[in-house]
Amino acid sequence: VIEHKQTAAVNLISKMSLDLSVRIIAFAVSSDGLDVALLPAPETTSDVMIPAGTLRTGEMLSDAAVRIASDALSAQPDYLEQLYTFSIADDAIQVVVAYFALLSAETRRSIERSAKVTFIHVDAQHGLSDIDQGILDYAKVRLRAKLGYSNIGFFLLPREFTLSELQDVYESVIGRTLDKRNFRRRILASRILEPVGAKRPTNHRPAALYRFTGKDPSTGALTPAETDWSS
Amino acid sequence: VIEHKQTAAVNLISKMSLDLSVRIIAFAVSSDGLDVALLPAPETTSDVMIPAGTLRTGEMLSDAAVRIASDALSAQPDYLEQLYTFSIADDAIQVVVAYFALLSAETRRSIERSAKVTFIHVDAQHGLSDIDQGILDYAKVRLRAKLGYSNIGFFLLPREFTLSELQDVYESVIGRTLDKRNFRRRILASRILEPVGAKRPTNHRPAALYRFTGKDPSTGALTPAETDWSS
DNA sequence: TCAAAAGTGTTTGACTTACACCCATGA
DNA sequence: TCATGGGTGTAAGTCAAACACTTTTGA
Repeated sequence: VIEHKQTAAVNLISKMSLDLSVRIIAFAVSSDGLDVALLPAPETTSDVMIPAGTLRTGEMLSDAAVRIASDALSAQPDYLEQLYTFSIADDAIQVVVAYFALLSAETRRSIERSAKVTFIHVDAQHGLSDIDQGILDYAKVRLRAKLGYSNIGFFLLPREFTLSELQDVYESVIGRTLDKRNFRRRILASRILEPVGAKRPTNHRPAALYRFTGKDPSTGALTPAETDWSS
Repeated sequence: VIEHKQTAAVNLISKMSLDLSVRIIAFAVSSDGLDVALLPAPETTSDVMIPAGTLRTGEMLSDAAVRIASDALSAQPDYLEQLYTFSIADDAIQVVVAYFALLSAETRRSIERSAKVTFIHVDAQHGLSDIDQGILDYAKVRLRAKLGYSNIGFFLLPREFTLSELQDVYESVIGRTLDKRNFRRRILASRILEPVGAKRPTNHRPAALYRFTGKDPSTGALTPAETDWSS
């Protein structure tokens, strides 16, 4: 309806062999670093695959991503963002719109109970197909970059967390240790955390718990508004 | 070939009405700011449109973007990067992979001679369709953000340029004036410019010319490698 | 000699980094 | 009382911002 004549004409040809899939790279943290959620692959070419699906008629890409992620993981991701659109030149046209998802500690636990998903360390050899591996590599780069200028790190934690847990997430993702005092000073100065009165019980000195103030990852408009442009 | 069984099955349905277009938002600078290259629209719904096209069989998205840009502009853009993939929920599935392009001063001049393109100030009322306007708005945001952490600004200039011209580009894009001394200090300190011996002749004090050292926009791996994953 | 843009340094405040010890708790 | 992680401050260096005048040229 908004489409233009010249492109519409050519579509009749290209449409015939066009194959569009949506894939979800879902990250979660574990005690020993950053993991990615994968499914057993039904193919012989690889043992494991990135959760995938296709767009339905009348469905927006962002809605499809939520649906496919929820189906594969039996849980809604805590954060979801479009990553990149890949293409594979072949006799058919294959286009992959990749999304990356972040899973909080609670979400991860719930997934591990119910779903057939396996969490694998991001730097392990996964036995992924070449394209899946390429998507994963790029998702890692973007996640790391994004931790630097936004607060998406919070989406990998439980709703209430200690500063040390937050620091662990940062260190997992960027792969480098950080100075405790500087880290705490910067985080607290940014006023994006609020203390919840409680302390987490431990077998050593208990840590104060914090909560992320306002569900805004202050992603700074790096994703468009996702308006529904239905005609 | 790399595709998985469960998604392949669903594709038979969705493929029927899937319509994928590639659109190019091409920016160039003029004396009074930042312009975008648009084509006259063949439709009644809008007077003007973003150059668009479709993927060909066996063609990668990035190749299609170059081809579509070159066709529409009768010139290769100096920089081209994937922007975002939009979708329109409708009875048909419409997906738009948007790219943004930068045109150097030379390229812009050559386009203005040959092509039927019109350059319009980015903030003008263009008479674009809603989705095209949305894409343009997002492209502006991204271009501005990107000037902050990369050097793509150089792609909007002639090969040899003065520091004042470079500063004008920055000011056009971010829409704010900058301090001359601070600007020059920062740019020169970053060692991405090299002086070419010449000076530009003017009717006032002539300015030293510089050239961008090494065609690396130091985009910092914010775009994946674009490997050819043909199976 | 005038107009017009080119070119040039210093000071200030803010932020980043490096660095080491005491504290509270449960076992 | 001991082991374990929680919590705290300061000094040095680096970086960004504000700010105004002199220089070179062609007309």
